[in-house]
Amino acid sequence: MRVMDRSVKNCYAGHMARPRQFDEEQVLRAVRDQFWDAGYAATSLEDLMRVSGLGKGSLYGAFGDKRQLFLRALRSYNETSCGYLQEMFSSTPRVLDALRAFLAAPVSDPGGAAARRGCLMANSTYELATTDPDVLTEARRTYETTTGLVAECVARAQDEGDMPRDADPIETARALLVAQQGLVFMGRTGLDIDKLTVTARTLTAQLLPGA
Amino acid sequence: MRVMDRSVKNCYAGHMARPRQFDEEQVLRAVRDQFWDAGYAATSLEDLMRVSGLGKGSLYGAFGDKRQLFLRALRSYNETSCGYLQEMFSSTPRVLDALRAFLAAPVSDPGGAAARRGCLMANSTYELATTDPDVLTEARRTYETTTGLVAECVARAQDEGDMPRDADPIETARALLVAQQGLVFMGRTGLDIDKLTVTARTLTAQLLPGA
DNA sequence: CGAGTTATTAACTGACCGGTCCACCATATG
DNA sequence: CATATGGTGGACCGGTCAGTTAATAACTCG
Repeated sequence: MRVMDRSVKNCYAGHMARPRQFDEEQVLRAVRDQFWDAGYAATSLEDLMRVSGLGKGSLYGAFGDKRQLFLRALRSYNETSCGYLQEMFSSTPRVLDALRAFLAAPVSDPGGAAARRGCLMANSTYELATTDPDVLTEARRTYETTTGLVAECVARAQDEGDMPRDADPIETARALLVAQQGLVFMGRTGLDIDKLTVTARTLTAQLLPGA
Repeated sequence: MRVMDRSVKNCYAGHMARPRQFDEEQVLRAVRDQFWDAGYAATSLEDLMRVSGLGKGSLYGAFGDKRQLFLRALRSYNETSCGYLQEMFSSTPRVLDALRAFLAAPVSDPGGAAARRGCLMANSTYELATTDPDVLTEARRTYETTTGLVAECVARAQDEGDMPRDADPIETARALLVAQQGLVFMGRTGLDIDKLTVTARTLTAQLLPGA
């Protein structure tokens, strides 16, 4: 359970009396999973100590307070997500397939566990965006980035002759993102994953060309 | 601020020593707005006392604990919402227009205030559905009801010759609901209401026939 | 009018939370 | 090996929370 690491990851120059005994990224991952499953408010510092294996002092020393720790985990999550997206978009031979995969991503997990868990950024938006301006900013930033990435893909699909030229890439990207987030949401309502998968196919057929 | 009412709304038969000094439905509305704006966890009993004008004792005497009060407010909200929906569906001359209005409902508010506020059921699903089984049940029930209502509409639109006969009404309804909830979500991210309105139009054009 | 019943109010309780602080300790350096 | 540095863990604190209780007020009905 405990996340220990002898490797020296400190960034200070000066004198280094004692290196961190934990790996910051491992801690961020553990903390992110906790926030992901339970939400921000429902996660206590005790929970964070348990999943990270660290004491309060270490947590506060390394990350500041609970909110800052959460924001770091959230940003890390978003960077990872956007990274995955970019990789998928750039590695899929036919970019239209990547767009299909993007739309259907919320139902890509066979058992539906991922669908029930939802998306940390979406969960956080619903819980905190109205009260915490930093979360709102992060949400806007992330979804604008995502829209941009998808729009690039749409433009490439147009170049490849797989999508009609008359559609605005940005606008198409927004429609796809909206549909995707709708799927994410319905997954959270506990809607049967098979039914949701069918709906994802229906939406794919209507929003993206080809069979 | 105080919600007083001399009308006797108690349901007991037996001896009625002292009637409620407040109207239960008015209190439920006030409480619902509070939960709607701040969420469940972020709403304290003090908040509930403030917006209802009642003391703790009265609140607990009439509704039980915070969670029960929340569930009552949520159910009342859902009944009202479904009522509005049914009324719109039955009063719109051409049922296809009702479907368009349903899909675009999240952006129907000019200023975008409603979009930013979101939907109480959606907010609650994100905050509580994973931890509170009653909320999850309520979510499933509500969205199944909604799907059913929309599906009826789709079938009627088919009868009126406004939609192709080959589509499954239930499946079409799910796709529309998913798209609508996607719009609700993007509204919560603070996406500009004008952009969101355009996207709503884009989705309408792709998911519903006709101009 | 008064006895009985219920609504109302505010003081109170115990638990828990986020955050601070400090004594202790592991390590790098000379 | 001695010392300085800063990581570590847990005791501790003030505040807030949901929920309880008991005294009081308001009302019905005989």
